[in-house]
Amino acid sequence: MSVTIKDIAKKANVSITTVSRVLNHKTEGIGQATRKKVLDIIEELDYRPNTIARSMITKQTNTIGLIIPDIRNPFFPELVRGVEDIANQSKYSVFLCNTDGDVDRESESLRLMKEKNVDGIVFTYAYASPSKQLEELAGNSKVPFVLLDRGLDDQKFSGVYIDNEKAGHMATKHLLELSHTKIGCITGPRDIPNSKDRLKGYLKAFAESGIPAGENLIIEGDYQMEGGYLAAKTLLGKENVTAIFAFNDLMAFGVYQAAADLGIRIPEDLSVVGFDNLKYNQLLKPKLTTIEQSAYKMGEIATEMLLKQLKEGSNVENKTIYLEPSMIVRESTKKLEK
Amino acid sequence: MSVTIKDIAKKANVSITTVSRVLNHKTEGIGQATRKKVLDIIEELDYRPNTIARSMITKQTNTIGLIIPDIRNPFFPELVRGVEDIANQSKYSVFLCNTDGDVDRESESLRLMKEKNVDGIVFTYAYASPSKQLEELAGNSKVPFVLLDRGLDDQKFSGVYIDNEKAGHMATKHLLELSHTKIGCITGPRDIPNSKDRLKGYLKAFAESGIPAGENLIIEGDYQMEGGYLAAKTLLGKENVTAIFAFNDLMAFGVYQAAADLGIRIPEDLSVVGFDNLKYNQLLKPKLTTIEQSAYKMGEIATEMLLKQLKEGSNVENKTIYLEPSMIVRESTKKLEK
DNA sequence: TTGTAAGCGTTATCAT
DNA sequence: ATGATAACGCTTACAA
Repeated sequence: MSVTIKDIAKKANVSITTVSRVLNHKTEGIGQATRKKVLDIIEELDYRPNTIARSMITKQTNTIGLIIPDIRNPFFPELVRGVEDIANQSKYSVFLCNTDGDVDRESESLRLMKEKNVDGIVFTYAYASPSKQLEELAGNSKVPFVLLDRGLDDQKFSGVYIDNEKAGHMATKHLLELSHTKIGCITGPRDIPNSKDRLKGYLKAFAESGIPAGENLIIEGDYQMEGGYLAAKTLLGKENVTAIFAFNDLMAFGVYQAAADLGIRIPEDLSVVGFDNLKYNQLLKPKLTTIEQSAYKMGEIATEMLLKQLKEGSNVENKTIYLEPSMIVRESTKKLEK
Repeated sequence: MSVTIKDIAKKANVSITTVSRVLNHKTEGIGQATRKKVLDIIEELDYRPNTIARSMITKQTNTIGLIIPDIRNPFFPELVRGVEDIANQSKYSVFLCNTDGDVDRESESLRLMKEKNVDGIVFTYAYASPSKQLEELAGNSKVPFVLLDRGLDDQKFSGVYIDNEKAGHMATKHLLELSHTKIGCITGPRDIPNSKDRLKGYLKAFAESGIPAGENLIIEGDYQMEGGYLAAKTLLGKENVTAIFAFNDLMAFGVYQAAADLGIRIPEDLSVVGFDNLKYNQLLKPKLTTIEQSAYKMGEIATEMLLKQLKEGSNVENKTIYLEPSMIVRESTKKLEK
C-alpha cells in the first residue's frame, strides 16, 4: 500500500487538513514550523498525493483529450507535439485518440474522453456540420473544446484554422501566372471543410483570370498518398493537364509517383503544387512547391485557447482564429512553354 | 451535475448496491425483473458510471502509459498505433509522453504516469542500464511495464526488440558481398542498446570477412536526418568511403542529401543501406535498400504482453522477445566496380 | 493556526 | 435476492 495523507498526518502529529493545506500551498492559516515539519516528512516518505482522490472532489483531472484522424499521417505528429508541449507547460497531460476519420470511432473517442473526465478537448473535427455528440459537448455536458485544422463552418465554436480559401487561391493563382490553364485539382474528402475552402480559392482564382475551370479537372482525393496517385493517373491520362494542385503534400507525393510511372517529367511536363510543407518533402526531387502551414503552431494556439478557457471558466467567449498561409515556391513549378 | 448511481437507485426504488451489481454484470444475486428495470432507467437517464470513483476502489484506471522519444520521428507513429490499436481492443486508453530522449524528461514522464495511476507502461527505453526510476518501477511500486525497440541488455525485464545484431550483420554482409571494403557506419546515440547491437553486427561481418574495419569509418549519429547529413559529409570528405550503412532511414535521408550536395551519385559512386523501412522512403530516388522492422507490430506485441501481465497478475514471468529482421534490397546498393 | 467531519461516486463486506 | 454501511484518499466548510 502506498503512503497516504493519513500517514503523513500521523507521523507529523497534525490533522490531514493541515497536510492538505501545505500540499495545496495555502498561504494563510499555517505556521512556518508546521509547514516545514510536514514538508520534511512528505519528502522523507516520498509521498505523492493520489490524483484520483483529488479529482473526485475538484472535478478536475488536469488532462486534456486530443482527437485526430491518424498519427501516421505526417501532418499530425507536429500538431500533437504542439498540443503536448503547451499542455505540459501547464501541468496538463494529454490523452490521444485516433479515429481514422471514421464517424463511429469519433463518437466513441468522444465518449471515452468524457468517461475519462478530461478537462477539455482539442479536436481535429473533420465534418462540415456539427454532430449530435458535438452539440451535446457544447450544450449539456459543457466540456470545453477547441476545433482545429479541418474545421467547421460555425463561428459559435472555438477553432484554429488557416485561411484555406486564401491558400487555395494563392496556389492556383501561382499556376495561372505560369501560364497553365489546364490545372488539375486533387481535393481532400468531400465533407472536410478545409478541402471545400481550398476548392473555393481554386475556383475564385480561375474566375478572376477569366479562364474557365474544367469540371473534369477536379478530383476528390483522400489526403493519402494512394489517393493522390490514383487521381494523378486519371488526370494525366485522360485530361492532359499541365499542372496539378494537390490539397496536401501526401497526395502530391502520389502525383510524383504517378508522373514517374508515366514517364512524365516534373516540372518540364508537369507543374505540381502541394499543401502543408511537410518536413520530409525535402527528399523529393525536384523539391516541391507548396503552401506552408505550421501544424505545430496550430496545435500550440489551439491548446493555449483551451487552457485559457479552463482557467478563466466558460466566460471566455468562443472565437475562431485564422492563420495566414504562405506559399513556398521551389522547383516543382515552371512556366508553361507554348 | 451529472447523474449518479444514487439517482438511478432512487428512481428504480432499489439500493445503490443493486445498481452497482447490474453495472458490473454480476450474475448471481439479482432478479431478472430488477435487472431489467435498472437497465431501462440507466438507458433512460443516459447514465455513465464515474470511472474516477470506480478507480478509487478498484485501483485500476484502464489506462496504459506510452513513453517514446519523439512522435515526430516517423518511426514512432507506427509504433503508437500498434500500441493504441491493441489497447483499445481491450478497453484501455493510452497516455502519451514524449521525452525527446532526455533523461530528466523521461523520469518526469515516469513520475507523471504513476501520478496518473496508469495500470501499466509501454516504454521505449533508451539507455543501456536501468535507471533508479526503472528499478523502482520494477521493485517497490510494481507497475508492470514492457520495454521496446531501444532496449536494455537485461533479461529480467520484459521487452520486445528486433535482433539488432543480426540486422547489422545482414546489412554489412550485403555491402561486403558487393565488394565494398570502405563501409562507413553511422550509428545511433552511443548509449542506445539497439545501436550498440547493430554495431556489433557490423563488426562481426567485417571480422568474418577478414577485412579490417576502419575505426575512422564509424561515426556516432543521432537518429535524425541532420546527424546523418553531417556524418556523411565527414565520411565522404575525408574517408572516401564507397558505401554507408546508416542505422536508421532518417539518417540515410541525410546521407542522400550530403551526397547530392557533393555531387556524389547513388548507387554509382556510393551504396547506401538504411534501417527501419519507413513508408515514405519510397519517395527517395534511388529507392533505399534497408532493413525491415515493423514498428507497428512491435507496438502490438509489447502491448499484448503488457495486457497479459495486467490480466493475469504478476505471476506472468518477464520475457524478452526478439523479432526477426529482414533485408530489403532496392536500388541504393550496387556492386563496386574496380 | 489548527482540527473535525462531511462528502465526492463508486465497490465490497456483511447482514437480512 | 437485496440493502446498509464502510471504505477508497482526498478537499473543504465550519468550528475551535
